Amino acid sequence: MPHPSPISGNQSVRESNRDLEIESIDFFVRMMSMLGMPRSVGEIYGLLYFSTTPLPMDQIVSRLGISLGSASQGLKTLRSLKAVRTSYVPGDRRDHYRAETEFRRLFANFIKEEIMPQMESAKERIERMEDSLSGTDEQTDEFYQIRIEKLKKLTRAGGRLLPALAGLLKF
Amino acid sequence: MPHPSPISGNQSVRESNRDLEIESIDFFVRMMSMLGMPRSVGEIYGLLYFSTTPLPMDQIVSRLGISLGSASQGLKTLRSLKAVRTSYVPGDRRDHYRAETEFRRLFANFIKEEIMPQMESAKERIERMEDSLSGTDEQTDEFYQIRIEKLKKLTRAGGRLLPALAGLLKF
DNA sequence: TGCTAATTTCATTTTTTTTTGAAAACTTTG
DNA sequence: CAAAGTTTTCAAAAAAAAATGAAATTAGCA
Repeated sequence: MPHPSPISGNQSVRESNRDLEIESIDFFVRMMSMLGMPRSVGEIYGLLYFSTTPLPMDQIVSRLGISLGSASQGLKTLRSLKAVRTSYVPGDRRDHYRAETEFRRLFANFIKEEIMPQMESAKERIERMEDSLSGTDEQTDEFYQIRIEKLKKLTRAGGRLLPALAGLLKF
Repeated sequence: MPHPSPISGNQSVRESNRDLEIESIDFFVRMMSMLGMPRSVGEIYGLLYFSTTPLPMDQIVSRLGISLGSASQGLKTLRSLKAVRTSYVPGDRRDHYRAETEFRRLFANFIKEEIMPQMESAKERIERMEDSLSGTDEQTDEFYQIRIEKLKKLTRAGGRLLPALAGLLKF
């Protein structure tokens, strides 16, 4: 028996608490979906978060009952967010995954990778708005100019506040 | 001609700037979709944001080329977020909509209505985690306890920081 | 009050997103 | 360097989300 079957009596007491695991998966599935991440990503992170040992992909697959493809994809996403890291296990050629549990770091990364690029393209779009101001009618142009100014302030505030946010998190 | 046709030559100069409108719609479709809102909601808000006059639903429908159902649904969502308000137009029995352009207020509302409830249920789920701690093995229980503590800190920080965030926005 | 315009609702259709599963591509090691 | 184990990729299937359109409801007005 090379890799023992997952949810079996004795083991669930020794190296995992099934109830906790289920609550955790539930918790992170919701959290992640708030951030626009697919279910499988939340499931994987939730499983790893309360795992006392790093888990190889096939364990993730069997414990969660998801496909290899999903697991591979999900782990790829989590790696890109630095939400999981691989750890070496001697005498085993599979990658083993553990959850990054410092949320401060996770958020910093999420903001940098997912939000900031959007902010950038938002700025470009605002520039294009200014270019397309016809400039014929003063009355309405002023109206548009005010609206555009608000958008600028919004993106400026976002660009400064969001990166600062992760730093504020004291945990 | 009760309600003049939308995108027609002269009008587009007098009471709307088509290019600007299109950029605006594009802008808000992306913004809103970051916040998990459907396309139609972004489109409607984007249209109203640069409209010099409040628009009735059927104008929104014809200008955006979306269905009545979508428009109704989208406006309902925007109303619930206080992102649009209806304004009375004498001699016209249709509701007319204008965009709320104070983003500070919009965010405050979004956080209160969409995020905070999730925070609440997150707290409940964490409580359930504590309950399900088996309590047999000290070693692992401590591990779990630490993880649970991190989650608590996360939700506490979120609960305090997010509402404060809207206040910080100076625009 | 009855008529009509305006809006909402909701079953159905369409579109988009996510998952699956199996083939391809690596990788280690005997 | 081949054979077995591991991971990735990606076309197809399934599931989820959003849009449509028409019937039902509501609201204003004559």
